[in-house]
Amino acid sequence: MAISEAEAVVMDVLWREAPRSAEEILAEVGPAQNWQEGTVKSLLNRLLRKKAVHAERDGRRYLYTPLLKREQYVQQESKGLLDRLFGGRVAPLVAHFSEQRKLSKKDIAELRKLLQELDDNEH
Amino acid sequence: MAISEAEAVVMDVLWREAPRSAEEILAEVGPAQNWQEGTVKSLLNRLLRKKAVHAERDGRRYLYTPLLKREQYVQQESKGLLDRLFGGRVAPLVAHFSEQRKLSKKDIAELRKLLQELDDNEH
DNA sequence: CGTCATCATTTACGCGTGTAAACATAATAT
DNA sequence: ATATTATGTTTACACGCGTAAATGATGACG
Repeated sequence: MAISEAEAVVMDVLWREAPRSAEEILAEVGPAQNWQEGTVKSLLNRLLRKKAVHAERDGRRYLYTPLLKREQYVQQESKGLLDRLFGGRVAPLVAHFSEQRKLSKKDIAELRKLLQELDDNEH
Repeated sequence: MAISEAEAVVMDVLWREAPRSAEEILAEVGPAQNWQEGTVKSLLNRLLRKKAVHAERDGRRYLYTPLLKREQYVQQESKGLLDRLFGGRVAPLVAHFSEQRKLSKKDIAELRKLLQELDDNEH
């Protein structure tokens, strides 16, 4: 089963650094999200059930480690969107952002570099 | 409130051509989705409640027209993903697909053209 | 030891979703 | 006018999600 948006927030914390205790996760995410303890614990348990994290005992508490890799998650999410909205093709997506004027200078420079590299590798 | 995935399938039909009756929508989407009449009707009603479509009477039935534009929807969805996963920047997203080897020849050609155009417009 | 504090686990509850059956209504055919 | 058909509207129900309170377990402290 797919991991939900709130769950992804928790995963994000673990992707930045792991293993972490529930308390640490709460400290990092609670203020911004306005969550309290129970909420984080529930999310962690659902992530456990979904096998997205692993828990190992550390004295009285648990330390959580991600099992699902960020790269996998990003992959699923972005492929989903790409398929649903852009017929699975990347160029139309970029064109969309271009029309929306969402391409920064930096984006453009990086894209150019990226294409250059693709060129180079293509002996 | 946001429109759900199933609802988006119905919108897609209407975006391709509108106005359409519930029956026509069912005909187009039922087989692929394995939906039956009630399902489509419910989705249409929820879309009405969300003001995403408009219904106008046509004899005994209604004809539905999208109010929410496809462009708006695409915008919301893709901005959401971009912000959540790529810090709001387009280049990392493309880089991601590049690493996944999801860039087709055609994509690359089109991207190149796109960048070229951006260049040209930049007197 | 028994009590308190600290964690984790279970249970709860309202809400949206996916899916559809049941019901209402109006037009049509007999 | 009535029975039938075509449509739309209401209601239903299980499930996941966001959020958290209640409960349970375990180690620390007096």
